[in-house]
Amino acid sequence: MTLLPKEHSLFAQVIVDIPAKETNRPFDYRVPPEMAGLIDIGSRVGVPFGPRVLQGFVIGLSDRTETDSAKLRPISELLDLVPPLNRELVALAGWVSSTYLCPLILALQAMIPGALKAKYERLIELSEAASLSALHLWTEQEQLLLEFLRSRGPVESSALLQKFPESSSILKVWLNEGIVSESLLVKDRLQIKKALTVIPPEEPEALRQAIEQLPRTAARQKDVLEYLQSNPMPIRLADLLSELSLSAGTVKSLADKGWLDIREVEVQRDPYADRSFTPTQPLPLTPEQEQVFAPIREAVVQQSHDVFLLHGVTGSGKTEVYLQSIQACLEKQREAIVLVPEISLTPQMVERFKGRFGSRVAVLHSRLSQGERYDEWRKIINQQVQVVIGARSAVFAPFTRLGLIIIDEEHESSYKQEESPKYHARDVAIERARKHQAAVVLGSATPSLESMVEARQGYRLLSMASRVEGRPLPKVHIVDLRQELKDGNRSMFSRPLYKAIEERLHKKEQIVLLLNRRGHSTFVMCRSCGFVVQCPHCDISLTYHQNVNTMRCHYCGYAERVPTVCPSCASEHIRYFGTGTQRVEEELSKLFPGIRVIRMDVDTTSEKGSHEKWLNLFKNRQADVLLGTQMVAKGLDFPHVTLVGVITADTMLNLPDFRSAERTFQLLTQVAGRAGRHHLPGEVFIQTYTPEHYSVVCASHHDYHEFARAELKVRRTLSYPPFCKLILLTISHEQLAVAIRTGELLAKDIQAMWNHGRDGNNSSGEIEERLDVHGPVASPIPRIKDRYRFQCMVKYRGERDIQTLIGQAVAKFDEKVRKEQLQISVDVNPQLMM
DNA sequence: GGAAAAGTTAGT
DNA sequence: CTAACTTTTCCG
Repeated sequence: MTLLPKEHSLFAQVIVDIPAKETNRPFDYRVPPEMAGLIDIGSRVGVPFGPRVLQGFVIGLSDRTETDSAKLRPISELLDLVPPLNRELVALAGWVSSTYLCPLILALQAMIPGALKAKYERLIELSEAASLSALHLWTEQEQLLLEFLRSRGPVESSALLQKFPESSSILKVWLNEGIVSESLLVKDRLQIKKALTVIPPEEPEALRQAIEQLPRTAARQKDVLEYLQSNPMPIRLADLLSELSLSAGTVKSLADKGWLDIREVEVQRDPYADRSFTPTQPLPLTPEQEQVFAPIREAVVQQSHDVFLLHGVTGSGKTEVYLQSIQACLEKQREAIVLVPEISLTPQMVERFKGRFGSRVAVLHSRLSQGERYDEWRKIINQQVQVVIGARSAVFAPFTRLGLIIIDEEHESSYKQEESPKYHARDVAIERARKHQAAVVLGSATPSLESMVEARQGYRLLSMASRVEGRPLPKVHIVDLRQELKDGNRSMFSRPLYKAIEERLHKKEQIVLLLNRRGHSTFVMCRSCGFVVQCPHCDISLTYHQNVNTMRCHYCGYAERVPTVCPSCASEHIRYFGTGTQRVEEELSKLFPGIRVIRMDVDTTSEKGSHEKWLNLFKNRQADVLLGTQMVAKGLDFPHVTLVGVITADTMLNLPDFRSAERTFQLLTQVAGRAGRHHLPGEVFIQTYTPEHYSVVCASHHDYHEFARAELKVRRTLSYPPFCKLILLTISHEQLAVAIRTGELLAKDIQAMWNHGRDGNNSSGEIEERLDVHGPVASPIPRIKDRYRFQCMVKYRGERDIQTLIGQAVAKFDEKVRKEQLQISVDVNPQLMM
């Protein structure tokens, strides 16, 4: 007997899949020896936790543990051969968790594709005892169930329940009597896609022989064999059938004779498989592009963690700068992430990246199915790609040699996740790049004021002030809708815009119309008394869904039929108000008979691929007008668009949000940028009731700096970001009084803790440190799911780690949270004040 | 998040 | 005194 090497025991610290305060800490587990070589920090495991098995992530490995061995249990399962996360990402999850005050498990889960999220199953199996009780008198139901279990072996309880809807009560009894036993397991939602594949024989000779031996009548079978002779590669059965237009039986009979093989083979879904991308070469840079590209390339080559704010007007050619920066990054054998707002992750954008970098690019966006997204993600973890282009969560792409992160349309609020973890992709990107010594490029025509102020301190500011090939920015006209009304024009088109549309139609040029909706979508209102149908559980109006003719609450799912008479005044003049875009479309057709309009809004783009379809139609000039909401404002580039119209510019100006002016300016500037991007000059009409507002005026002059100056002045006076940091606390409870009361206590606590903690630490007085707690005040949506919502706003100015203090203050209410069903949510640097 | 344990209450 | 119910604890 050989001497065994000295037993090295190994322990893993695991974060389990329960997002609660109580479980927001590592638990130690024994690593079974056979796992020791494979397990690593970032591994996904199944661990026993109390009475069941949970999914968890390994965040630490050690040969020692504080936990006494009586408690220690072994990890039951290692879920992946290659850990889905690495040390860097686990550390980043820690940063996300403490920065945004969320349970660590949520930060970890945000980094993996949905397909790897845990799914728990009970496995039901007939036990030995079952045969002993064969004398039992079973009901018919029970007989069937027994027979099924006997023939199938262990069965997942969910499948069982589907087959025998009544089985749950029977199973409960059987479990108690020991007739069946159950085991728990963790699975993921992975569905490896398989397809029947035809495998030709290894030896070409075999095929030749087969052809000779075929009877003369089997002409179709001969076709198959000859095809395989010239293409001796495995081929999907479905593809082969359509290629040679034959039926499965033909191939099957060949397989039966043993001439070829049909097997289930795993296939990788490639959402872009049926598309070819024209390869492109780097374009020569304009002097201006060259001048911003040089420092970026320098940083990438030197591997220096620089953050660049690239301020370039619409049409100045930022994308080409991105592409060449990535090229430089790839040449250094390092990887690049490109973040794009979901809404502008258009086929056009994807095409440019696929065209330049081909199969070295993975694309991640929400339109992909769970499986497709998983497959794209796997290309990253298997190191098959070096570039990722995707929305917010792509910032967590599991690269190990990151050299560059690009954030396009840096100012977009969609980079902030509204659910926990409420992270901002821009901030995560900068943190991640710091660890990798990678460069960051924040690109925008209208940088967020936060970034602009940072650019004066830490970031490096790069500017591109003119469009490529010296094309002019479009001429922008402001139309005063008040004057239009005075002059008796009650239509939604002002006379100047009407004339401009007429002119383009005549010249066969194209038009983009933006309807900047306020609030959500369609609602039902009574025209006699103004009554709006609201959700009985939430203080919000119900949304009309045309296809099912019902009204639905977007917050709690409550639904009801559309009323035919007003519930309030019994009038029959109750009807739904179209998405806005619908009404604009109707009016357009009335004013310009025969006009071809493409309407893009939530209703028309919900279907997969519809987005692309509409844009292609427009691109091919099969429509005169592209009419839509925000989504027509971003990133589109059509050469024949020479007119952009904004129906009402000020709908978002009056929202209760300190960023409303900034958002208005950004949107107007972006949409104006859609016009005249190529040889034909563009023109823009902005209709507004507040023509003197600086966000409208500055947008019309394409004057970002003047806007920034004016808006920063307001922010400074009112003490809003970027002059302070905000943390929004939302307290909700079934009883209004409890919510307010807790809000008051919480506000007082935070202020008191701050005042107390400040005494010792106030010597470094460079800038005045300041913390104010405002509220509680009713939230903009004062009630959701029968819970009243109040919010407190913490404004902080200074350099200190304020999150810890807030975390401690909120923790004081833990008891009430559990006992009284109170909820407190924390949003660090909120983008929406709701 | 959920089961087990501990604590509380009501019913005889 | 205990069954029924609620609250608290703890999971490695």
